[in-house]
Amino acid sequence: MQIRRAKRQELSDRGMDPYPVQLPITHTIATIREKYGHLQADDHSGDEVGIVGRVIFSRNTGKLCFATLRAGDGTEIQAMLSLDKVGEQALEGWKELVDLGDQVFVRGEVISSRRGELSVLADEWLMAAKALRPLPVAHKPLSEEARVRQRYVDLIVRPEAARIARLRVDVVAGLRQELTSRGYLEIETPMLQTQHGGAAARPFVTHSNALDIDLFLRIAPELFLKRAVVGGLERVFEINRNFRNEGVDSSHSPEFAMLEFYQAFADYQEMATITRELIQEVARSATGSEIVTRTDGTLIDLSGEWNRIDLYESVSTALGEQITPDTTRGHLESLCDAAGISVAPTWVPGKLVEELFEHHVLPTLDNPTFVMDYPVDTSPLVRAHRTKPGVVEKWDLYVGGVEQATGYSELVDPVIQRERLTEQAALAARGDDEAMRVDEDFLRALEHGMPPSGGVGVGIDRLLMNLTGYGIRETILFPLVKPER
RNA sequence: GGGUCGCUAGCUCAAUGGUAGAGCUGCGGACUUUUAAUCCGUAGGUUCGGGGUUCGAGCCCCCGGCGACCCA
Repeated sequence: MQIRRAKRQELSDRGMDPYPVQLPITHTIATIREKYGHLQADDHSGDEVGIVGRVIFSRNTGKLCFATLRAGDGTEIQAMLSLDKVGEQALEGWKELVDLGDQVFVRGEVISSRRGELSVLADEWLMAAKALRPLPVAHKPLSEEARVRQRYVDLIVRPEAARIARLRVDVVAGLRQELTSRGYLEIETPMLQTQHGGAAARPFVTHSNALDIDLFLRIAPELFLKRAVVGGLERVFEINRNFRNEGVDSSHSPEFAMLEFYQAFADYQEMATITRELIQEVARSATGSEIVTRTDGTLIDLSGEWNRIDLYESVSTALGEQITPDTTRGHLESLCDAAGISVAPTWVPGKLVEELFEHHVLPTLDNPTFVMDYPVDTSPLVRAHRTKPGVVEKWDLYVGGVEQATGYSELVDPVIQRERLTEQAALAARGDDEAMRVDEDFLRALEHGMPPSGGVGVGIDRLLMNLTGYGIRETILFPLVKPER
């Protein structure tokens, strides 16, 4: 660092700005690769260009120096500096003052070297941005912690990191385009809420000085998107961050991106079909195929129709006995004990059925599967099933062993919704800090008449995980990490 | 929340309880066709922090920090 600081000063002393405000750039590296890729070994194009790139490798051989320059998009080109082209002073300056990690400008002719490497043979070089810190060795992988803490370094030395960042952009853009083309409006709803709702989760709490009230970072946008549907915005979606004050592991981040979309006059079956089409479309547009190869070599086949199985039936089959919404909590608890599932006293019977599902059925699902018809006591925002008693019209979509999306026929009856939220508030009063609260303004909106609607939530980070096979911290550019020291 | 493993030079990693090391990076030198260039030379350390055991601790014990994985 001290040596590089001195080099920075030396550049200034020689009249070369280490951080010039403008450079006579004429081409991107990608453009040159495209335009001159046909050059044969030792060909000279006769065309002069000005390029910038970060020095990734440097090979100085006395009177002829080579450097590999990499642009932000990951494309690379070789720069060559020869004594007879740039002169003794410029060549000495290059050797003395340019380090790995520096961004440099090179003006010169596009050629192919004797070994056939596409190169810019410099007539002149300038510093574009002097790096004071050394780049980690480019041929050894950074530790996972270093990659996450210093993503800017990770992005420079590991093209795969940049690829994932770009894939995320493509996935989000694909979802947006597909929904927009289906007539959905993208709206923005509050992140700071006076009441949290729409999911079972512990919220982050903050405080408004101006209003002197506590505010919650949203755990879900659901209740506001539904208000929009009440108001006649019949197809709406939002892609943005939710915040949950809960555990952090390889599939959970305290802030995570979520797509929620609602459609009036659709039910959960129709929403399942739309969700499948959305994910298939995004897989095609972002990765080129509906059969995704993950980094560990395993395949996820997203093509065709996806299975729809019944939650209670699948659990019953796995256990070899009939489990229904009427099965007693005591019996469910003994089944959980037998499976080694530890049960919290606050858990309702439906929660125990879901646990049994995750333990006995989930590991057997490999291809994308919609699990249909959930217990009513864990789903306070979903309407009762039209024919099956004790369950609601809700599905969870499992892909690659993780919950990828959830969809409802929304509960729009304001009277029943009030009853359900009142039950939730009672649970909260008994110490369940994930239970929902009674949101009077939301109920007032429902009382104005919400059309029968379907709604879906899709985890963006999880979608990226399923399309790449990476953990959540690789799919989020700057995940939350504990401060150093 | 529980368990396991890890933390040593800028980076990636070694080191029976007995003088802290290698490769790459860096620095100095040679080299006009190199691809992680090569060759010669050289520098580089609060072994995550604190405490304990010991003649002696990177290593053993305790507490704490940070991370990874598994389980709930």
